[in-house]
Amino acid sequence: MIQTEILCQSPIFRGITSDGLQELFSKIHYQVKSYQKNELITIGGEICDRLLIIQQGSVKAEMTDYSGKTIKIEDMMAPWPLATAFLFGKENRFPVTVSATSDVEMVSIPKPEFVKMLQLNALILNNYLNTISTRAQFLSQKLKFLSFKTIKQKIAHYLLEKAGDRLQTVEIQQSQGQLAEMFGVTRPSLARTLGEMCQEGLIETDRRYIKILDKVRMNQLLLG
Amino acid sequence: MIQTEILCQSPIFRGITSDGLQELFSKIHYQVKSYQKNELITIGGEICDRLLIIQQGSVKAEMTDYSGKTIKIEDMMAPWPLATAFLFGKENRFPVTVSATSDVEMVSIPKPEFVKMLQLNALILNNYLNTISTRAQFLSQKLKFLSFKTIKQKIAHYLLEKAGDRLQTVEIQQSQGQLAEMFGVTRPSLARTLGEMCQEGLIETDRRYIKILDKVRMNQLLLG
DNA sequence: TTAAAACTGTAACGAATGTTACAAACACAA
DNA sequence: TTGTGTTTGTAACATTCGTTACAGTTTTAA
Repeated sequence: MIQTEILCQSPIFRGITSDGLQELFSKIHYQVKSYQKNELITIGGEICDRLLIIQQGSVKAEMTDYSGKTIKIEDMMAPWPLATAFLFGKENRFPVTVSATSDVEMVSIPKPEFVKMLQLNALILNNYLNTISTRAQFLSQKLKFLSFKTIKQKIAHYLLEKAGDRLQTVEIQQSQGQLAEMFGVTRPSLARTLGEMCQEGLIETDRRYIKILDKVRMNQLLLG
Repeated sequence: MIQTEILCQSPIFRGITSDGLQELFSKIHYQVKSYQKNELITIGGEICDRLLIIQQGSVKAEMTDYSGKTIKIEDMMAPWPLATAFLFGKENRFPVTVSATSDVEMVSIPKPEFVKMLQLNALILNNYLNTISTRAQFLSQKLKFLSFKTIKQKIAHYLLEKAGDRLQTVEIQQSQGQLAEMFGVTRPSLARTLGEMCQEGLIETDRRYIKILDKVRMNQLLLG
């Protein structure tokens, strides 16, 4: 049985009332499937030709490496949608194996029916476009960040981004360790590099505050 | 004046006839704007609230760094759409500055009108969803690849991916130099690493053919 | 066939970063 | 205040990779 009070909390159905959703679902074909704890829901590599939304319970996503071992990627719970980025595009296969971590109910909407849904309701269309666009933008940002090779460049980019056009002093909300993890480097390496940048007169550090002394040279770091 | 014979070649309008497009455009509001060579079309950071499609001519996209210098990113020509990934989602700003490299005609469709278009025609909806999904998938793949730190891991991932479940011998279509560029490393480094992997008994190389000798150990490289 | 260009293998060296370890500074609660 | 746990600064050493250079091989084009 479909539970629209839960589903309308899903990012895809945001802004739609439970009743509105009820009416919308009456116009399309869909299935509600139950899975017991530990049961497989999708297998990595399987064709992804339907939108799956968790209606009840929680699941985990795992990747299988070439030797057969599995690594946990993510935990998800109701009312989250699965694999929204793989329903369309060239690679229509689930990238992960999903299994139930509790008793689970999934709403399964075949792709053509979901397309119909998108055409019926402009809000859902906007929500879905926003979901995958935001994901593409996030990945794009992450990729740009990784394109900076040295730690100095990563720090410079991070600080200039945070400082914007005017500010000179930047406050770091995280600890040095968390910042290092975000940068994908080790903490001692980050500390060493910050120390070097101080010596070079690029910045001044005071606990969690970093003052940019020379924006021009900071920029030059990002070009070479 | 809109030229549907050209626009129907655009990835967004693929599969639609020129006449069909003509009728579709008669139902929405849009503009056709002309730009002279070297004229600015969009400025980086500007709000992106309309879909722009090149109808005639060619443009270049440039990024501005924090010091004001510009770096060329991409060249595009008719009938390509601009910034499809930034029309929706959280970050609705053009990431790049676009200027005309020849006399140019752009078709400008306001976002609400484009949403209307998506609802009117399932083919355009599918095309657009495919465009941004494919982009997200491409970025995701690229990011996964960059997550491998050492050259050995990158080679292992590349070979295992190419070999699939069964094959043992992989043929490289590109030259070593091109492969190195794809990996984001220098050619001598790639050659050295391939040599090391041979010595370790992981692979055998013969010109452009690489034979995988030990899949199990190759996998272990990707875990640590 | 032959010359030029592109490709490949290899080596020595240096720069950037990871690894490990330890001590000082700080935050917070008993 | 004191003690405990967290955060930070720093150092020595190892590893990975880039840089540069050169010689041998293969491919291409004349």
